[in-house]
Amino acid sequence: MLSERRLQVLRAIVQDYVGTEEPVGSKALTERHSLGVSPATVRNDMAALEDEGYIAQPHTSAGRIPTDKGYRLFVDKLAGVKPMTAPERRAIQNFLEGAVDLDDVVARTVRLLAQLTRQVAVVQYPSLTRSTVRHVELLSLAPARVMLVLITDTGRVEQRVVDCPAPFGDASLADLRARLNSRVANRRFADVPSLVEDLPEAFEHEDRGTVSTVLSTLLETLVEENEERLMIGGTANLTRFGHDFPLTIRPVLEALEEQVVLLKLLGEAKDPGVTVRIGHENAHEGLNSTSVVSVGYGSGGEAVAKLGVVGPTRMDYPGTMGAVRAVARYVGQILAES
Amino acid sequence: MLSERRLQVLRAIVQDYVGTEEPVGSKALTERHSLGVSPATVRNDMAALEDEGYIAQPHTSAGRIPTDKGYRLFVDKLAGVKPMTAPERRAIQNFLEGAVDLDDVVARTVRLLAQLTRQVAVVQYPSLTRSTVRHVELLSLAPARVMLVLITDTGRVEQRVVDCPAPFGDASLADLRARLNSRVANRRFADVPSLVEDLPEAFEHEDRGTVSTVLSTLLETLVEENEERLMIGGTANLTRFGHDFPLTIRPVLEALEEQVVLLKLLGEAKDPGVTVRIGHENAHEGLNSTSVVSVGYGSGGEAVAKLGVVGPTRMDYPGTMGAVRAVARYVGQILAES
DNA sequence: GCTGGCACTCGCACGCGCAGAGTGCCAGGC
DNA sequence: GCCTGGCACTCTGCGCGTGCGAGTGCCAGC
Repeated sequence: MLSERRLQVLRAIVQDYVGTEEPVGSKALTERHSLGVSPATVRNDMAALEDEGYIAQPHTSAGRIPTDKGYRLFVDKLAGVKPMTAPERRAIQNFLEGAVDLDDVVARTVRLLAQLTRQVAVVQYPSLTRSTVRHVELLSLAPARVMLVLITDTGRVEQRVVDCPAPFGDASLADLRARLNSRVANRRFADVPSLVEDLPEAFEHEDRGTVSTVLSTLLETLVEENEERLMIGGTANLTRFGHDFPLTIRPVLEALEEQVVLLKLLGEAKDPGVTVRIGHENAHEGLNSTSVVSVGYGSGGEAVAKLGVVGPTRMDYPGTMGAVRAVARYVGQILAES
Repeated sequence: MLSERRLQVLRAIVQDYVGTEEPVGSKALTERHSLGVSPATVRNDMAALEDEGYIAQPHTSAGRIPTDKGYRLFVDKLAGVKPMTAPERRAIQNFLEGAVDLDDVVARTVRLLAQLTRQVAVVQYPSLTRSTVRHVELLSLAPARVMLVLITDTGRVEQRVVDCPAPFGDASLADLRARLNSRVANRRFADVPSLVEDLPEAFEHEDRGTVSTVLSTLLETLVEENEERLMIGGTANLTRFGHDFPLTIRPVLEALEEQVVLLKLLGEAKDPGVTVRIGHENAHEGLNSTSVVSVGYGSGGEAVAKLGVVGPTRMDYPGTMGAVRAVARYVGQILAES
C-alpha cells in the first residue's frame, strides 16, 4: 500500500503532466504543489512509484510521466468528477434544445462534446432494443408486397419491404395494421414477440402465411442491433495529440473509421456510470495510446445508447468525465421530451 | 503559347513529383523520360515554365514542383482520365451490389472511393429534389396530430409530425391518403406542388385547414435541401499528406467537419463531367492545399447528388478522376435497380 | 536552337561540445 | 526511521561549423 503522500505525489505528477505535456521532475513538483517536503524526498517517493509501475521515465535522467496503471489509480482513487458550472450547463441545455429531429440531436451532441472536451466525440444513435414502439405502419406497394414502417419513441424510423407468399387484400392489411398497433403501441421492444405470437390465428387461413412473414420481419427489425449507427466529430482535435503524432494519429483515425470497433468500444462499458478505459485497456491496438470516456444515456431512467470521447491518455480526466456525464444527462432529457 | 516539348516537360514534372513527392531536377527528368534532349535544354524549358508560373522551386538550387496553375494545365490539356481496368470495374460492381439499403449504398461507396483513391471520400446522399415519390403515408398520432412519412424512389424516408388546426377523423385521413397517393405516386418532386394545389377543395370545409397544413408540410419536406446529408470516410489517408503535415492536416480536418463547407464544395461543380478544383481554386481556406475531384451521380440519366474525393494537390489526377467517374457510374446503376 | 562544361548556391546530414535538467546515492540531522 | 542538503553522474536538446551533393544559371561552341 502506498502512503498518503506518495498518492499525492502521483496526483501532482498526473496533473502537471496533463497541463504541460512534459515529463515532470522532482523540483518542479515541490515548487508547484505545496507538498511540504523537499525534492529529495519526492525523488524517493518517485522511485517507489516507479517500482510499483505507476510512473516511468522516458529516458534516464528525465522527469517522470504516468503509466496507464498510474492514470488508472488516479481515475479510481485520486480524482473525482469535475461537475460543469451552472453557465456551462445552461449552454449545453440551450444548444441541445434547438434540435429539430433525432439526427439533429445526435449531430448537436457530437459537436457539443467535441467542443467541451476538445477531443474526438462519438455518439451512438439511440438503440432500438430498449425503446418502445410508437407506431407500426403497413403500406401496400403491390398486391404481394408490403412496406413495413416502424416508428419508435425516440423518433427513429425503420422501414423494410416484405415480399408476401400470397396476395394480401387492402382490408386484411388494414385489419392487421389495426390489430398490430393496438397490441404493440407504447410497448417495449422486448415485449413485442410474446404480444404478437398468436396474431396469425385471428386471420383467414389464406392470409396467415403473409401475416407470419410480416411479423417475423418486424421482429427481425426489432432485434437488429448490428445495424446500429453512430456519429463522430471533432477529429480535428487529434492534431493536438502530441509532437510525434504522425505515427500516433494514423491508427486512431483508422480505428475511428471502423464503426464496428467503435460500437464494440462503447458496448464494452457495462458500468452504469461514466466508464474510463485507459491506453492498453482498449482491446483495439490502434487505440492503445488513447483513453475512452463513455457513458450510457437514455430517454427514461434506462440507458438506450452510449456516447463518449476518445483522446490521448494524457487528458484531463475529471473535466472530461464531467462533460461527458453532463451531456449524457441533458441529451436524455431532450429525448424524453420529444 | 508553350512549345510542345515544354508541355511534355511539364507533364513529366507533374508525373514524377506525384510519384516521388520530391522536387524534380533536370537530370532526373531526362533519365526517367525519353525526351530526346539534354538536361541543359530541359533547364531552359524549366526556366520558361517557371516564368509563366507553371512550376516553382521551394528554394534556390532545388528541383521544381508544379504550381496550382501547372496542375490546372496538366489536368485540362495534358492528361486524360485513366479508365478503370475490367477487374477493377467488376470489383466495384460486386462490392456495391452487396448493399442492403440506401445507407449501406452510401457507406459502401465511401469506403470504395477511399480505398481506390487512397484519399478522403465524400458522398452526398441522393437529393430529394430530383427524385420521385414512391409513397406518402399519413398516420394519426392523436386526434389533431398526424405523422407524415414520405418514401422516395431512392429508398430514402423522411418523416414529419404535423399539428393540425382541428381534429381530423380517421375517415378523412384515409381519404386524404388515398387521394394524395393517387396523384403524386411516381411523380417527380418538382411536379408535386401543382398536382396537389386544388386538393383542399375536395374536402369538407372543416377539414380544409388541416389538409392545407399537411400539404404545406409535405411541400416543405420536398424542397428542404438544406437538410442534405453526406458521409465522409478515409480520413486516415490524410496522414499520407506530407512530411510537414501537422500544419496542413489540421485545417483540412476542420473543413471536413463542416458539412456546410463540403456541400458547398460539391455543389459548386456544375460541370456534367468530372470536376477538378485545385488548391486555391477552392474557396475555403483550409482546403487551399488540397484538390477536390467531384462528379454528379444519379439513378436515371440525371444527377441527383454529388460524390468526390479530397486529397493533396499533388495527387494522381488521371487515376483519381477515373475512379471517381467509375464509382459514380456504378452507384447510379445500383440506385436505378433498387 | 541544342549541348557540354563550369562555377555557384543552398539545404541537409553529421559531428562536436556545451548547458541544463534531472536523477541516485550518501552522510548527517531531527 | 524518515527527511534533507549536497554531490557526482547521465542523459537530451541545441547551436554551430563543415563537407557533400543535387541542382541551377550561364556561356561558349557546334
